[in-house]
Amino acid sequence: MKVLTIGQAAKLAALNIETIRYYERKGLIAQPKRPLGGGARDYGGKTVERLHFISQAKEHGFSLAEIGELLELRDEPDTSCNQVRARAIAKREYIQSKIERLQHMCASLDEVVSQCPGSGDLSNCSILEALENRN
Amino acid sequence: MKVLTIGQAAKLAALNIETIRYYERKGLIAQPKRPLGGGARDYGGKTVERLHFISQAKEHGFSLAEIGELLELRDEPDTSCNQVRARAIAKREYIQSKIERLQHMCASLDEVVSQCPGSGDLSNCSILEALENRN
DNA sequence: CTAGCAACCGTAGTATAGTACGGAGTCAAC
DNA sequence: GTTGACTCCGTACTATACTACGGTTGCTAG
Repeated sequence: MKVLTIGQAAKLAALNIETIRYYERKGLIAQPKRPLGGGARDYGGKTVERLHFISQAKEHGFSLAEIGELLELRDEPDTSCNQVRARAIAKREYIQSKIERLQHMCASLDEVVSQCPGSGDLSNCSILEALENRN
Repeated sequence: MKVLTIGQAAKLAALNIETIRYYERKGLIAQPKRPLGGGARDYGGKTVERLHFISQAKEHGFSLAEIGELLELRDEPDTSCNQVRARAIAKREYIQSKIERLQHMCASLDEVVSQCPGSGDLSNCSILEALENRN
C-alpha cells in the first residue's frame, strides 16, 4: 500500500505544500490520517482528486469560499444537479459583468491614448488631462 | 480664505475620510499644513484635484502603486508625454489579457453548463465532472 | 548509528486596498 | 461653559490567497 506524502500530492496536484496545508486550514480538504500512527499523513485516494477539483474550479473563476460551497454540495448526497448549475450560471454572469467593466476601461484607455500626441512635454499630455477631469 | 477640512475634501472627492488618510500614509498625497497652527489641516487647492486624479486612474484600472508612479511622473517637470503614454498602453494590454482570460473562463463555464441536464441528482452532473477531470 | 531529508505544526509575514476604533484635541453654537 | 460635531493620529482589524520560518519529529540510506 503506497502512501502519498504531502510533498508527492503537491507535485501531482501542481500545488505548493504550504498551499495544501492552507486549504486544510480553510476546511476545503480534510487532514488525512496517519497510516502508521506517527509520521507522514496519507494524501492518497480522494485527496489529490479533491485538490484537482479545487484547481480546476479556480481556473473557472471561483473563489476559495465558493469552491468550499461547491465541495459541500458535492459531498452532500441530496444535492440536485440544478443547484450546482445555478452556481455555475451565477458565476458566469459575474465574470461577464467583470469583462464588461474591463472592456469599458480598455475603451477608455484607447480613447485617451489615441488623443495623445506621443511627444513633447506634459503640457500637451491628453492622458493626464483626461485623468484630471471628472468623467 | 476658506479651509477645506478632510471631511469636506472626502465629500468632494467622493472618498471615505479613512481612505484619504490611507493615501497619505501610502505617499500618494502629501499631508496638508495646518493653517491655524493647531486643529484641522487644509485639504484645499491641489489636494482635491489630486484625489480626483487617483479616483479616475483607479477607474482606468491602475493600481495604487501604478498611480503613485503616474503621480511622480506628473510631478516631475522633465517627464515626456511619451512616458505617460507608454504606461497607458502597457495597462491597456494588461487589461486586454485579463479580458481574454475571463472570456476563456466564461466560454468554459458556458460549455459546462450547456452539457448539464439541469435536473436529477449529482450522478449526472456534468459540471462537477468537468471540474474533476484535468483540462 | 548517525547524517540528512521530509513532513509536521503553529505562527507570522506578504500584497492589495482599504475600514474601524478609541482617546485626545479643537471649534462653534447655545 | 458645556454640548456636540468634527478632526487628529496611531494602531488594529478586514478580506483574499498564499508563502515563509523555525523547531521538532520521523524515516531511510550508508
